Amino acid sequence: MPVHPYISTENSMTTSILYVEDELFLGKIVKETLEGQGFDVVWETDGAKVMNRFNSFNPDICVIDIMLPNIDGYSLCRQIRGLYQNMPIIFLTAKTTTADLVKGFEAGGTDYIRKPFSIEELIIRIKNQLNLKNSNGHTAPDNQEIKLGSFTFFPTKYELHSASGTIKLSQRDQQVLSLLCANLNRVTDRRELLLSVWGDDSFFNSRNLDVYIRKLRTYLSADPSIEIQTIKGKGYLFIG
Amino acid sequence: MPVHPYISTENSMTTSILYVEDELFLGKIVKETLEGQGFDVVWETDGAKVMNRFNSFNPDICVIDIMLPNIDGYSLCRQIRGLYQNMPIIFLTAKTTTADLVKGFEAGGTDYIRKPFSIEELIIRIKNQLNLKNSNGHTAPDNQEIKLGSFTFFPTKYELHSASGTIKLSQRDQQVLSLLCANLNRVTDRRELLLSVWGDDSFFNSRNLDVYIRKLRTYLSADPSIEIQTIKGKGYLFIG
DNA sequence: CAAAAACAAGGTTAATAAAGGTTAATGCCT
DNA sequence: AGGCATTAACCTTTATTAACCTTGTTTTTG
Repeated sequence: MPVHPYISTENSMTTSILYVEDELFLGKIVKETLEGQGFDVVWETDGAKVMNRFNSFNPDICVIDIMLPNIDGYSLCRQIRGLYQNMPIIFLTAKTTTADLVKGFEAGGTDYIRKPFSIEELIIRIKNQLNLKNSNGHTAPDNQEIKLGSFTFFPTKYELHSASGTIKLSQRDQQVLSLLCANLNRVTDRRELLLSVWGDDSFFNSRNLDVYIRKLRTYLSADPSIEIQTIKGKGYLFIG
Repeated sequence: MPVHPYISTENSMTTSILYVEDELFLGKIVKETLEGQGFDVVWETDGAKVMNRFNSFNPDICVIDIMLPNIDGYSLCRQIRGLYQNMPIIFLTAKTTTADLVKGFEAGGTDYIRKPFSIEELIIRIKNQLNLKNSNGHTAPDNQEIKLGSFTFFPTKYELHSASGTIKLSQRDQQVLSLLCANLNRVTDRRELLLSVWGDDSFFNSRNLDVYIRKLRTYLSADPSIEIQTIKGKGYLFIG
C-alpha cells in the first residue's frame, strides 16, 4: 500500500455522489455499484432537475453524463462550478473526440471518462478526485496480519509472531509461507510454489523448496494445530 | 468562457514538466509540442536517471510512461510521491487494462492516460492537474519534513532532527533516506535504490550502498521504533 | 501371486556460494 | 587539511546445491 491515502474510503462520514445519467439501465447498475462501495448516491435522470437536487443534497462530488435531454452536462457543470469552485466534477460520456474532452475541462470538469468505461475505473477516479481535494493526511501503513493458530504472520513485515517471541523471516520464507496461506486448507501445488517463488522451472529437480518447507515446519512446530502436510505428487496441504 | 480560470497557463513563471518516455520518436514530438505550448520540458528516457533529474529540475508536474527499461513508472511515481505529496503525476501508458490504471492511482498517480492519446488530451489534462493543485491553495505544503519516530527528516535541508540535536546529512544520506521514506513500511528494492540514487548498475557489486545503510542505521539507532530491516535478495524494509 | 528390486517423490543435513555488513583506507574535490 | 564518496578487505548471514536418507509405489521375477 502506498504511504499516502490515494486509495481510501472516506473516514468519518460517507461520501455523497450526485450522479446524473439519463440511461436507465446503466444508471441503475452504476448507482448500485457505487452504493455497494459505501457511497451515498443520488441519481438524477433529468438535467432540468439537477440543480434543485444539487442544492438540497450538497454532494461531495458530481458524476455527470454530457448528453441529457433539455440541458447538457457542460451547462450543469458550469452552473455547479459557479457555486463551488472546488467541487470535483467527473464527466462520463459517449463523446469520444478530443474536442469534447477539451470542452468538458473548459466547462470546469475535473476529470473525463469515455464510455464504455469499467465501473472500477469510475470508482478509482472518484476516489482520486476526492483525494486530490483533501490532499492531506497520512494513511496507516498496510499492517496485514494472518492468524495461524497461536502464531501471527505479518507478510509485509516479514515476521512471524508467537508467544515465545518474533521470528524474522527471510525473503524465501515469507514467499513460501504467503503462498501456503493463500491456499490455507487447500492443496498448494508444488509446481505452482516453485514457479511463483522462483519463477523458473530450473528448480524442479532441486531440493531447495524442501529446505524451506522444513524450515517453516520447524518454525511452526510449537503449535500442533497447524501443519504443513505433504501430498505426494501434488504439493502441500497447509492446515490450520 | 468558463466562470473561473480553469484553463490558464501559469502566470508569473513558465510551468516546468518532467517527461519520462523511452520511445524516442514519440518523446521528441511530445516534448516539442509541449514546448510549443509554452511549457518548460525536461525529457528523460532512462528511468534510472529520473530521480537525479527530478531533484535538480524540480518540476511542477511529471508525465511518466509506465514501461521503461530497468525501473518502472510505478516505482518512480512512488518515489516522487514520497518526496512531494502534492506533485501532480500523470501516467501515460500503453497498458490498457483497468488493473493497470488502478495500480497507477495506487502508486500515487493523479491522472492516467492510455496510449494512443491525442496531444490535445495530454495538454488539457496537464493544465487540469495544475489547476486542481492551485485551486487547493496548497502552494508549498510539500514534504518539507517527514516524521520518523522521534526524528524529523528535512529532505530539502539535508537535516535530521532529534531530541539530542541535528544531524547534517550528506547528499547520498539524503537520497537514500528519501527513497526509504517514500516506501515507508514497504520493501524498497535494492536495485531500485541503486538505480535511482546512482543511476547506474555498475554499483551492483559495490558495497557502497551498504555503507550508507549502515550510516543511516547508526543515525536512527536512538529510536528503536524505526528500523531499516534487510530483506535479502530483495531490498530494505524501512519500518516506523 | 508375493517378495524384492527399482523407481519416484520428497526429507534431512552439511557444504558451498552468494548477498549483505562492517570497518578502515583511499581518492577526490575545494 | 577536511569532508564526503568510494573502494577494499574481511566477516556474517542467507540461499542454493549436493549427497545421502526415508517412504511409498510400481515393476519384475521366482
